[in-house]
Amino acid sequence: MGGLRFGAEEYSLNFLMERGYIRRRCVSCGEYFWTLNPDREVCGESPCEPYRFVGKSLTRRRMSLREVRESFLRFFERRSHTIIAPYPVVARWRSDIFLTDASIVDFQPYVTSGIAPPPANPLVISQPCIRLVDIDKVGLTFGRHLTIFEMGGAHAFNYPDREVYWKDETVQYYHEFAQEVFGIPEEEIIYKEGVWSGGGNAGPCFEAISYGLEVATLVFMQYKTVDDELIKLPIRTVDTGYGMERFTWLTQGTPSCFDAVYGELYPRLKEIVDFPEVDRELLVKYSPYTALVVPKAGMTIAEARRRISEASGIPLETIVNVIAPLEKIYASLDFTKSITFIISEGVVPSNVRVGYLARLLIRKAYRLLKELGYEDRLIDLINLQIDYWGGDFPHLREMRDETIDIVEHEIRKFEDTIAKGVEYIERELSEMRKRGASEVPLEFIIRAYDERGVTPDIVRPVAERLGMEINIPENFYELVASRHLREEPVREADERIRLLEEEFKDLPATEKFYYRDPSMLEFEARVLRVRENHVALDRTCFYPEGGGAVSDQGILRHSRGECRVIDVQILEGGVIVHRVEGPPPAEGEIVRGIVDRERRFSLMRHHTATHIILGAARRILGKHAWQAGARKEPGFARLDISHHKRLSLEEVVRIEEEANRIIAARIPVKIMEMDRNEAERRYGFQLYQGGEVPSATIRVVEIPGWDAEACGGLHVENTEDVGLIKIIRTERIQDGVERLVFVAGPAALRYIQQSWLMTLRLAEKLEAPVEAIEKALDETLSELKRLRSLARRLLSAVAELRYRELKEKPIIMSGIKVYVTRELEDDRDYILKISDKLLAVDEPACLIAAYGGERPYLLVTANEAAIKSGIHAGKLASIIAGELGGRGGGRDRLGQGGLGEDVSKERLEGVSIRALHQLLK
RNA sequence: GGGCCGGUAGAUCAGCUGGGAGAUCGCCCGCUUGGCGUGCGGGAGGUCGCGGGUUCAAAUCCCGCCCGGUCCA
Repeated sequence: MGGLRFGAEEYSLNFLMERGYIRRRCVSCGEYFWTLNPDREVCGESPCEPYRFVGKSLTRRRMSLREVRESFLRFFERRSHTIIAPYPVVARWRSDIFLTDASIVDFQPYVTSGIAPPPANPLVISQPCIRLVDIDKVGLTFGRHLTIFEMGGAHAFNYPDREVYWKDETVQYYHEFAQEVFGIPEEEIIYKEGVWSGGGNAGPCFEAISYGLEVATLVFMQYKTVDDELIKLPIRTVDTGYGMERFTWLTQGTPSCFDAVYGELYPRLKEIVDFPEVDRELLVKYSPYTALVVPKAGMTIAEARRRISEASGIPLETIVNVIAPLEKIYASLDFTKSITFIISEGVVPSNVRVGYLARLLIRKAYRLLKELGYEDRLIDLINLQIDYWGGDFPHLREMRDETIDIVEHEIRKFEDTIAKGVEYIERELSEMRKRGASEVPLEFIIRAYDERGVTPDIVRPVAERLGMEINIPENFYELVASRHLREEPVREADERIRLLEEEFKDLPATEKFYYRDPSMLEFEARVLRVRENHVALDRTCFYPEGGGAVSDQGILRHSRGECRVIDVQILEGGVIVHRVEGPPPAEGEIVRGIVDRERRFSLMRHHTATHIILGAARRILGKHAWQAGARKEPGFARLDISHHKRLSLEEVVRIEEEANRIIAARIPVKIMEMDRNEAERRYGFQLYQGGEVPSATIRVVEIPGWDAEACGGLHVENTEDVGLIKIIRTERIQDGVERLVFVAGPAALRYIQQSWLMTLRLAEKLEAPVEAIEKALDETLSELKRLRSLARRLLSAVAELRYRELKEKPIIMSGIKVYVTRELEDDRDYILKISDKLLAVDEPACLIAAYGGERPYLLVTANEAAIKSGIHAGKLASIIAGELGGRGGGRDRLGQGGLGEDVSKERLEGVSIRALHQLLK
C-alpha cells in the first residue's frame, strides 16, 4: 500500500483544534504533524530529531515497566474500559500469522470483521508481542526495537448501531494519559499524521511523539483494502498501541531502553556474563544518535555505525570495541525473553512454521553469546528471564522445566550441527587449498549456510587457520534469501471444491441433523439441486469431511431407485453436497437417506480416541504437546503432536495405558455450543488444538477432567464406547512433530488378532513355540552368517582347483594366453577368484568365462601385459556377447555382459577366437 | 508447506562421466616391548536407506517412498 494517503480532513480533529494545535509539515521528512508550538519545524520523531530525554528526568517520576503497565491499564479502566488478560504470543487462533505482533491481533479477524463480539467494549489490554522483522538490528537501536515488547492496546469497536468512541476521544485519552500519568507538558506532545495498513485493513493514524521518541500509535481502522481500493468497513475499530517499554524508557531517561526495562536485573546478570563496564557519559552521548538507525531502510550495520560516528564525533573504533559488545548483551537479553515466552507456550523448535522461528531465535541467541564467549550461559539467561517475568506471567514458571528441557535439547542439536559443519568445512577447504585455491568462494559460504546451517562467522576462523582469504559480503543473508526467490507453487487440489461452490452457492445452508441427534442415521429430506453426481438436500444426517475426519457414506433412496453416497463435503456458506454413485434423485423429490452405521461408529470412536490420546500425550510428554494435525478414518486414526524428541517405546506404552484407563473410567463426553469468549476464559487457548475456529460460538467437546477442544466432530457418548485403543506405530513426520497412528474399538481388536496370527505363523515357520521365536530366529540368523562364510571359503577352494585345471590348457593367440571356460556356478566372485589367479603372471593372459544358467553372464578379464598386447576386455565382451544374442561392454581390464542364449564351451571358444582375431588384426 | 543437501563397514567419510565396494579411526590376532604405549604385519566387519524402472550390467542414471540435516526475504 505504498503511497496511500488520507486528506487533511481525516486528521483535523476538533479536540486538537480546540487545544490550539496547528498542522505543520516536517522540513526533514515531509510528513504533516500537529503541534502547539508554531515555531516547530520538524515532526519530532527520530531520525528527524535526536532523543532529548536521555540523561534527563523529564517525566513526573521514574517508573518500571510494571508500573507503566499498571498505570496504563488503570487509566483506561477509569475511563470505562474493561481490562482483558493478555493473549498468548503464539497466535494459534489464526491461520495467517504465527505470532501475536500487535494487540489488535487478539481480535482479528473475527471481532474486527463482525463475526464474533469482543470480550468487552471498549477494552484495554497489555499484550506481549513478538516481531522478528528487525531482529538483526536489535541492540543497535538501544532498545527502540525489540523482538518482544508489550503493546498497550485500548480498543473500541464501533458498530453501525452502537458507537463507542472514535477519533476525538481516542486522541483525548492519549493526551490525558501522557499528561496525567507522566506529566508530559502539552508542548511536548506531537501528533504526526500517518497511514496504517496491514492484514488487509487500513486507516489513518497518529503517531504520538515526545522528546524525539514515538511512544504510541493511534490507528483508526475503517477500511478494507481490495486491489488497492479502499472499502469502508461496517465496523470501525480504534486500534491504539502504547509502547510500554518506550514509556518506561522515557520516564527513566537511561541511555538505553534495556537499562530501563532490565536495570534492576543487572546485578544478577553480571553474575552470569561479564557485563562490559562502559562510561555512562559516553553512553549518554552516544544514545541519542542511535535514533539515526532506521532498520527498514536496508541500512547495513557497518553503515549505521559510520553514520553515528560521523554525527556524534565518537570514534568508530570506540563504537566497535566498547559499545558493540554491550549491544550484544542487550540483544541476548531481548532474544532470551522472546525464547522464554514462545517456548513456554508449548512451541517446539523445528524446521517448519512457528517452530522454525523458535529455532531461529535460539540459534541467534546462541551465536550472539558465543561471540561474547558465553554460549554456555544461555540456559542461565532463560532461567533469569523466567524468574524476572514469571511474576507477571505465571505460566512461565509453570513451564520452566519443559522450557529448559526443550531449549537444552535444541542447543545440543545446534552444537552437533556446528561440530559436523566445521569438520566438513575443514575437509573441503583444505582440499580446495591443496588444489591451489587461496580464497574461499562465496558460493561455498552460501552453500555451507543454506545446506548445513554453518554461518559465515563459523567459516571465517577455519579459513583463516588454513591461511585462506575469506570475504563475506555485508548483504550475505540477502544473497541466501535471493536463491529462495522461486515462485510459490500454485495449488489446485481444491479446484473441485471451488467448482462445486460455484454450482451450489445460492442455496440456503443445509440443516445439520447430525448435530441435532448424532444417533439418527435415517432421515427424509427434499432434494434442492442435483448437478451431475452431486446432490444437495435441505437437511442431512451425513457428516461431511472436516476436522481431519473423512465423511460418512451411505445410501439415498428415491423415486428412481437408490444411489450410494460416497463422499460428503460442506461448502463455504454451509451447503452440504453429497457425491453419489448410481442413479441420482430428481430435484424437488423427497429422498430417504441411510447413513452407513458401521463406518459412522468407527469414525466417532476414532475421533473420541484422538481426544483421549491427546490428553494422555500432554500429560506424559508435557504441555508443549500440541496437536499438529489429525486424521480419522474408519480403519485407523493418526494424531500428530509437537514434541522435541523421538517418542520412546516406554512413552508410547504409557500413553496407551493412560488412554485405555480413561476408556475404563467411563467418562461421559460433553458437547456444548459456547460463547467464544466464555469458552476461552473457561478452558484457555488449548481449545484451539485443531487450529482456527471462525465463529462467535464455539462447539466445545469436553471429556471432563481430561481434555477440552473446540471441535466440530461427532463423538461417542461415553469414553467407554471407544472400547480399546491400540497405538500401532509412531513416525517422525518433521523435526519436532511426532505422529501416533492408532486403532480403536473393533478395528483395534482386528489389529491385535492379525498380529497374533502373524506371530503364530512365524512360530510355525521357525518350528519353535511362540515363547521361543526370538531365540530361534537369532539362532537361524547366526547359522546363516556361518554358512555364508563357509560358502565363501568353499568357493575359494573350488576356485583354486578350477584354476589349476584351466592353467594347463590355454589357447595361445599372438603370444597371449587365452583361457575360455563355461562355468555353471552363478557367482561372479567365483569367476573373479579364478581370474585373479590365472592373470597373476607376467606374460599376457586373458580369461573369457560364461557363467550361470540358461542365459549366462559373460566375464572377460585381461592382465596388464595382455592389455599392452592389444587386448581390451570390454571390447571383447561386447563382440562376444553380441555374437551370442546379448550385449556387453566394459574397460580394458574387465568386461562383462549378458548372453541371450545358452552356450557350450566349444561354441564359446569358437566365438572367442573369432572375436580375438577381429580385435587383434 | 516449499527449496536445497545428505543416507556406503561400529564411527567419520571417499567412490557416484554405469563395468571387481574402498580409506582413516576403532575392533580382533601375530610380531616388536620387562609392561603400557608405539611401530610393523595380518584379519573380521557391508541387504551401498527402501521399493520400482532403464540396462547385458546400477552404490552410480530415472521415478516413488522412508529417514536425517538445513534454509526460507
